Amino acid sequence: MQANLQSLREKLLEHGIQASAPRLAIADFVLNTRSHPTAEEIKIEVEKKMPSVSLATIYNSLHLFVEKGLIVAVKDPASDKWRYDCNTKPHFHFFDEASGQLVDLEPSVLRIQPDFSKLYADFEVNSIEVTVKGKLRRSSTKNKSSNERKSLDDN
Amino acid sequence: MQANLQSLREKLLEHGIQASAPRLAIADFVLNTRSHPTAEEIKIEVEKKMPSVSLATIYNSLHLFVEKGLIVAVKDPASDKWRYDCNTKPHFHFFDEASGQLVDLEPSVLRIQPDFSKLYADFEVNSIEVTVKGKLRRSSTKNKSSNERKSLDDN
DNA sequence: CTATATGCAAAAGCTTTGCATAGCG
DNA sequence: CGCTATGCAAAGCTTTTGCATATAG
Repeated sequence: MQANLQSLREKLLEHGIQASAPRLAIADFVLNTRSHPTAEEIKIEVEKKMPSVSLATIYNSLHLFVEKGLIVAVKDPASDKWRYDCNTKPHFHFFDEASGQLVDLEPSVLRIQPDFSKLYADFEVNSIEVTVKGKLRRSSTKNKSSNERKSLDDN
Repeated sequence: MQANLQSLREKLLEHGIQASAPRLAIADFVLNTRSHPTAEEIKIEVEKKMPSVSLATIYNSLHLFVEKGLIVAVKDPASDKWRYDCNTKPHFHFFDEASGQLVDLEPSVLRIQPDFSKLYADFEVNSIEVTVKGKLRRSSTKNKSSNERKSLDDN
């Protein structure tokens, strides 16, 4: 990703995040995977190019990224660890009970129709989080690629 | 709840749970509140009548109750602690971002319509978890009582 | 009497914090 | 030069585990 270092730096700046070597390395990985990595997984990846990186810095950076809206934090229902999702558009999650894998679902797979009179009378709604649990069908083509590196023009 | 100790014992037995003093005390509290207590909160309550109870026993019992389908475990989105819900019927949750309170939502407040061709092609769905986040409206009558003791005939 | 549950204390695992140092603007 | 980020190690917190003792059927 050497070639896009500059655009990555710009992306951080656009989000009000001061660039630095660890942050660039972390962002480069997190923004380009759909695998919803944990902090530990991110550290392992970042260490390959920056062996001195510390977990504290990973967490620091991730918290900052989340706060600035660059990524989203998701709790893994199985391991109870936080996972980080570069998909900041509204979407749902599918949790595969067999593999523990977390997969993004496009909003179009579910239509949610609030009964406004019931829900909005009592609540001011900011967001609706949906996690579908079950098993991935092995035949699925969509999921075979779910862990591969995202191409940049996906954004 | 002294008067209903016997029915509580029966309820445990019906679920294949051997009764004991700590388990009865824990069940008596958890099954009769809508407050989604944490293990620690349950301990505090149970200690009032059984000062010797240990956290390990609380967790043991709660795990057993969940396994036997007597209650349901829910992750608190804010504190990251497990909370225990005596409502085993399908329902959603509302998370109040102001107070951190978790409230049950009747299934009727939201209609979920899966796009079967999209969702079921790739996934075998076992459950759909929904958490609505936002703020409780102070005017709500429904929620004023959400923490009060459940009357037994609610079941 | 035998199996199961309890309590205590220690361990585990993820995440956070404090602080001195390094690095960026 | 001054401010912010980093790295290290230690601390924090919830939950789990091991084991000896107590309790239930």
